[in-house]
Amino acid sequence: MVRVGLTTERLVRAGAELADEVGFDEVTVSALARRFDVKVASLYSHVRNSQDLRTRIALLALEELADRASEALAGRAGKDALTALANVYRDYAHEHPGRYAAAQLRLDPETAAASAGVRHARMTRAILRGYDLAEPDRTHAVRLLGSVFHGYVSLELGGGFSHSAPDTDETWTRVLDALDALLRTWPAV
Amino acid sequence: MVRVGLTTERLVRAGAELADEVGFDEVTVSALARRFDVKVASLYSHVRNSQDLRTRIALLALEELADRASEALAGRAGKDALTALANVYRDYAHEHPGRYAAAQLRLDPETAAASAGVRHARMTRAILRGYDLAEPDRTHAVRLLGSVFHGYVSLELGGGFSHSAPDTDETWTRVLDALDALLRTWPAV
DNA sequence: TAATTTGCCTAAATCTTTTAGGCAAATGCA
DNA sequence: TGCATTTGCCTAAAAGATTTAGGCAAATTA
Repeated sequence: MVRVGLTTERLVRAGAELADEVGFDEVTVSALARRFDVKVASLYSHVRNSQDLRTRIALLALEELADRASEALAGRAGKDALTALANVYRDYAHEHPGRYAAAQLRLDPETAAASAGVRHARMTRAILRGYDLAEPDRTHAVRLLGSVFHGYVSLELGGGFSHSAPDTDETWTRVLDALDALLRTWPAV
Repeated sequence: MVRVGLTTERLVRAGAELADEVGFDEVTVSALARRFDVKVASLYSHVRNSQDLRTRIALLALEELADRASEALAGRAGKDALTALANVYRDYAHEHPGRYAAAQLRLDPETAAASAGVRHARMTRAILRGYDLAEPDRTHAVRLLGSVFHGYVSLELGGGFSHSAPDTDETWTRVLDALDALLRTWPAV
């Protein structure tokens, strides 16, 4: 009996790759077992169940995204920082569509609170230090940025913008210009 | 043998209700059969397979959304129209989370082209007639609006904005204010 | 009323998820 | 080095989901 060397870590990593290849919805315990050429039941020593596997992939994606983001933000401020963060999300989604979909998985509150999700929130807030916004407008702006980043990327990935000129890169640039302008002149109540 | 009176129409409608109750991901041919107290195989006369069922639910949701939107837009222009359309999406998502999730299903190009999705695109474009935007900025703006609407609603629904003041209704209002201001003063290249 | 169509059935194959229990390889300790 | 323990992967098996094939009875039409 040859041991393949399964660990939770390796399974989750392979699951993330599988997600990028065939889509997050197609990530199943069986498919993962096939990939390791191992019986399905063997995975259940490392992963509680199917849902657990998916959650772990989501957490991995959130970590990776947060790592990229914090690196991209180092030394940048203002529009420079805004663009950098936005591109981290978009690039990651293009490179790793399955992982990106995983990152959207609804987590239960405790799990979410312990996840890298909180780092994301902090980083978006940090960007706004370059603009002159007091609470509660700062929070409104955080939510707007999150919505645009997530919304744009997921529509683009879902093909919502396809089959029409101008190309999406150009729109993306102009959208970031517009957001920057908006944040600089945020309308008073 | 008592006939329940299954039709594709009824199945899809019931599937949509099921989605709202238990989530779109949990919509399965088996669950639907249980709901009609009928054997699973009986559904396969009306629906090609599981994927077909899900696609049909998505198309239904897109139709319903487009109908609501076109009704809401009648007689409105400018910010009034912007707010009305935005609220149609948000309200629908809150009332019918499962259907809304279904509307996000990735459709193959031909299906998408034949769906109510094109009405949505037209309506968003129509709103921008109230603002002074020439192409390609109008397209950029259409995409921005789509991103914000979809992004905001899906983050809100996914709990991304929970556990923090100010409440999401207030943010929503302010985000729409901000978008209106942005469209009125869209930055030149 | 007879012929046809339609609606739901049983049966059966295949696949996924999950639990329980077991043997052998790797590891820790004397 | 030898033995005990832990760990990794196994077989077996149950339960649910998906899908196809073929059949009978009810509803519809002629």
